[in-house]
Amino acid sequence: MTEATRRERLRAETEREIRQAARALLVERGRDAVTLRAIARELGITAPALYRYYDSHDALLRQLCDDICADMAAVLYADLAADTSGQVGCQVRAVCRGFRRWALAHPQEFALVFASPRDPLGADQFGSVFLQLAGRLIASNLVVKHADEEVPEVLHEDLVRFQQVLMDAVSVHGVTIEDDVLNLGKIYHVVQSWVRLYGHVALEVFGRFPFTVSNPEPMFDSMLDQMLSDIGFQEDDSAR
Amino acid sequence: MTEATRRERLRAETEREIRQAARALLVERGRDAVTLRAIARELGITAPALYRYYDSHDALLRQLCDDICADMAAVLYADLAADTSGQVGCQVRAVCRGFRRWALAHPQEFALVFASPRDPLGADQFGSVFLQLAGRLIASNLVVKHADEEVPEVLHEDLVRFQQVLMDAVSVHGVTIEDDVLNLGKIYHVVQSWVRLYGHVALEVFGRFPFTVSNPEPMFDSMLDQMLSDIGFQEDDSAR
DNA sequence: GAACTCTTGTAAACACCGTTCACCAAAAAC
DNA sequence: GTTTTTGGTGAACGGTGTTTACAAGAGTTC
Repeated sequence: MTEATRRERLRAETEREIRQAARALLVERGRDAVTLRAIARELGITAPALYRYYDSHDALLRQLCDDICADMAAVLYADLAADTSGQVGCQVRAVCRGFRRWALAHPQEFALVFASPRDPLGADQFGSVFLQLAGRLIASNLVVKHADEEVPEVLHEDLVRFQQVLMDAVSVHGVTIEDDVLNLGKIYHVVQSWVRLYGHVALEVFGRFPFTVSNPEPMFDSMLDQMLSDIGFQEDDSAR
Repeated sequence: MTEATRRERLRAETEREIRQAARALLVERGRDAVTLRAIARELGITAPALYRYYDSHDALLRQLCDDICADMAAVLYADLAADTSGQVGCQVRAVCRGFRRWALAHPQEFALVFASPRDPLGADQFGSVFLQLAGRLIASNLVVKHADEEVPEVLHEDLVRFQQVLMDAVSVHGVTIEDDVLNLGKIYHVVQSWVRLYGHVALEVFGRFPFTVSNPEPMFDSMLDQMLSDIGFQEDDSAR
């Protein structure tokens, strides 16, 4: 069955345990606790052995980031699948809420992946689910407003690039989009939505609202309402 | 002139040098380079001596956060003062642009202060300039829309608390606000604006837009336009 | 001025960290 | 059966936060 040799299986197994230990340390004791020696201790080996698997502590951390992104994407896909309404508005809601819930439940992971002045986002994994959903959202005819003229011309170049990214992301899953549906106005609004979603979630995770929030959930839902309304969803279509 | 004793002056001087060295290390080589031994090395003393000034490495980092907030507030106040238009819309623009400019010029500081899952925002310093401006903005009659009815009732409690924070922040500077001007609708929009401003700036600093942005500045200005328009500013009042 | 206390530094030590190196045993390849 | 590759070890280097015992100077009291 398994085409791999015995050695390859063992290696894969150890690698899995390394990732798992690193993840547990991050979750339970924070970024600074993800230490080569601590990981090795968990596996019952010595620290230098880890260099047979990763070039450096930094490389291991990058791998950890990728794992986190993949896991988060899986969670969000599950949230998306759990929505059986078939309405795009509800799907957007489900994913946005899922993102918030995930971030609040995994603050250390969120901080590591989304709030480090790091490399230029090596995360191929990251946001694939967002891109997927954005693609679907744009493909759906529910979004009626937003012609290209609203968008300042200086942004065209960048938005066209994002347009291509979206097309690629969606086409991977077999869906194709007609060119005229994917206009720059819609794309611009997708970006704006990402700004608001990310801003709200990050502020909540980091506790950087200028006052203590005792009812965070309805505040998020309220933001979501307005966001969806700005994108162009009717109220009844995006019913809670 | 100086009422302090010789010893007190020396102590204050050393403390100043410690903060300065810590800041320089953060800026030049990142958070992980802000090390007790590195700071001590810079001052020509040994690491344990720093424990005469701070209880721990963590306490020193907290102090560093406060310093950063104070400096940023000074910069933003200067940006505010540099606007001679007298129009609140232009002042909001000036401060928001100032915040973005500061964050991009000081990514390490921004990450430390605004994107760490830390203590519940001990920053009394932080955002005082934002609160100031928000108070002024609300006090001005330019914002005409936004009655209380738009705001979900579950949020009332929190927003009232923020209302009090705003009142206090503004009253410190001698300005008083009539109660009816400071309605919950306006306050809610201030919070929403903070979400968008923070979200955009953080995404830019951390490079987490889903595509490479070649013209970041007009994209920010565009967001700012829409934000101000949503708050209720007329275009001509907030002319660029 | 002498004796005393308080302040601010030191040096040594402990336990931890990332990383490198020489070495070694077992597995795989030949 | 010999050789090579792989995945581990232990020792070491220089780095870290922190504690402790100790010393020297400044300020205070008599």
